Amino acid sequence: MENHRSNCPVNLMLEVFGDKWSLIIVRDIMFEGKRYFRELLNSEEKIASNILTDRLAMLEREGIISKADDPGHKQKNIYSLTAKGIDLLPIIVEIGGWSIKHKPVNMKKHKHAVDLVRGGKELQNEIRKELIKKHLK
Amino acid sequence: MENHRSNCPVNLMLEVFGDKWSLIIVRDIMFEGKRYFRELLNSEEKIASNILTDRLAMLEREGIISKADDPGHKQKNIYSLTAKGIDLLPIIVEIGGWSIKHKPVNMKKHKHAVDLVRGGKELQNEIRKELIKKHLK
DNA sequence: ATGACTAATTGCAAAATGCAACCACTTTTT
DNA sequence: AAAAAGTGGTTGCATTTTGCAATTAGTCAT
Repeated sequence: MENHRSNCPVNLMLEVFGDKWSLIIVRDIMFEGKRYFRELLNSEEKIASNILTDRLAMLEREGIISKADDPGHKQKNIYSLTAKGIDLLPIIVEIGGWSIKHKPVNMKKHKHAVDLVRGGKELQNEIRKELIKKHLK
Repeated sequence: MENHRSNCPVNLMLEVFGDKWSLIIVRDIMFEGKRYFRELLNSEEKIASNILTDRLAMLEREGIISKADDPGHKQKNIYSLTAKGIDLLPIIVEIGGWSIKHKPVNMKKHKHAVDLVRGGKELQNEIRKELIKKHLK
């Protein structure tokens, strides 16, 4: 049995994503199509490589992502979302909606986010299906 | 102009809530009806008083909560959610849904969370109205 | 075989967090 | 009126996390 601060839903989520980077990584895999360490390292927010290493291991441990060898490149790892990771989509969409309403979001640069928030549950379900196709199997 | 890591919606939200405590405080104000420093200090997760002081100031600076003198008690401050704070409700509900599905949530102790997730947009709107009544004006 | 690319690792400084004690003031109790 | 309990904090110090730059061992294309 693991040791939790509490078994409140909000707290349990925070124990995994209560930092400045973990959800950024999920965002990049989910919306930017990034699948490799080097790609993730080049996030807009410039994550450091040691933090990226640490968070990828944590997210794998938590069952949010999975890691596999790239077939064509022995040293390359390819990262995928698990079902648990894909289920973060509605949370991220709500976060997007809140930020667009209350924060200085760059609407041109992040038009896809605006579209996703405005697209409602239908668009969200399409994205979800595509993620399942790409990441699960 | 403030200095942001990026103007991505996910990042802007994380710059405020990317820690283990800020959303816990909002949760307690929103769902536990806590309005005073001492009440918030007694969270299930046992936040330290210096962290609470720091986060309350930050949340006020960010316009998520507001602080006012208690009429009947000269030394007491009463904390309220702003509209921006109340707008976090859908995010927290989605977080609740995710945790209930994927994490060892204590369903008995947090039955209200389960109800809220299952209650859909209708119940969520009722709660929203009550929050507006209690916190704004 | 060399030069670029891969996923990290290391070492060190800075910042955030955790913990316990303390504080000045206000309200309640006796 | 004095004592006790409650208020929103502050302070000091140890631990943990993060940020940054340099480095590394293995792999790949030429």
